[in-house]
Amino acid sequence: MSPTTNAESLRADSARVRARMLAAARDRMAAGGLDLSMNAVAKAAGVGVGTVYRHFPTRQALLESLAAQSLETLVATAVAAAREPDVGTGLAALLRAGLRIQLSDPALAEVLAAVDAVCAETLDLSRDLAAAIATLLDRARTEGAIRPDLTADDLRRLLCGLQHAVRIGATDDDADRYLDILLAGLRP
Amino acid sequence: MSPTTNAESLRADSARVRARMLAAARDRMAAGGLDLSMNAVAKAAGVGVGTVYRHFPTRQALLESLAAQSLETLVATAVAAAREPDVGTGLAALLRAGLRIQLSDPALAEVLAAVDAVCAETLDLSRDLAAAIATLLDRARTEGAIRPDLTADDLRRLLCGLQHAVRIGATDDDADRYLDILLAGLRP
DNA sequence: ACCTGAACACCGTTCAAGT
DNA sequence: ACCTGAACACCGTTCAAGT
Repeated sequence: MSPTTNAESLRADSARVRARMLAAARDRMAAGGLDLSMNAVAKAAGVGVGTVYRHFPTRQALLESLAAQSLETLVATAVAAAREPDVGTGLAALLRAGLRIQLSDPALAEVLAAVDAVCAETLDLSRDLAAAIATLLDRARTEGAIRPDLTADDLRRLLCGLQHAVRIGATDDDADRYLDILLAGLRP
Repeated sequence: MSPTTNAESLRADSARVRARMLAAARDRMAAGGLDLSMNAVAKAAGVGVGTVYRHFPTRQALLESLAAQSLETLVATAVAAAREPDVGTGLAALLRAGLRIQLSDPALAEVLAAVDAVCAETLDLSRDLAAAIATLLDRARTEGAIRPDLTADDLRRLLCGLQHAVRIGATDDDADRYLDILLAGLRP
């Protein structure tokens, strides 16, 4: 056995353990809610607590890792929306996607609302998201489709607020109407 | 000592203890945030944990007791808003007050967002609030000042969402703009 | 009657000890 | 190198024991 092989098998095993922990965390999240417990994740993944902490130094780090995939999808959607020929269509698509993805992934809702990320990957993705939104808003502003004072951070916060309004007990139909209300409110 | 005097002094003492616990809870809330701990409240009030539970059977009950005063104020504001000669002015006043009071009292924000109350008093006040909002919305609908499909529950949820959007890191100026955006979005 | 606080089963987090 | 799990200081909640 060369040391390389050994290291690689270690790495492969580590990756497998990491995946198992994330899966367990996702299960707990889907079942219970936002009360993600490190100890419970460890038990569910058949792993010591220390191993969870080795991969995710804090609860926030675990949350960000859970949300990474959704955040990536949201960034891609925002980039596509910014390229949409019709700005209004792009804006509507972005808001709708931003709401839907937050509702389907509570971890993303929390990460999107957090002031400061703890993982480098999350920071990068957040920057990309902000840039895409800013591009879309610039275009919309130029065409007079939105209030001139709207920033990318404003839109992010309003999107988080919309999510909260829906999660609090709204139906899917309600969610569509709230989306409509926000879109109407953004017009100049 | 007549038994009446004895019972009354017990009741008076109980009320004093209750007030001390609420004050301690309010302090903790103002300082730390939303992480209201029953044990910490007991210690800060110089009282056994059991005494806290005797007065507030659950954390939610304590939260509602904390929010009761703010909720009363909000109800009064809503009633006054419903009587405002100009519906638009009334609606704007209600939203502004609803946002401000939630920001100043995190307990109220949580109670307003909760699906079901646990204290009878909270239930009554919530019903009063819903009734006042419904009255205002009926008038606004008749005058064609708002979307016809808007319910009192919609407005409550949107108000909670607005609070969330602001708490997430917005400035006071941002809050005013978000308020404006919501008001604009509510128009038909 | 009312209050106390030890006790229970949890939580996030750390770290000596094992492989 | 990596993992384990007992240990620490907490949490919400209960309830026998005291006054």
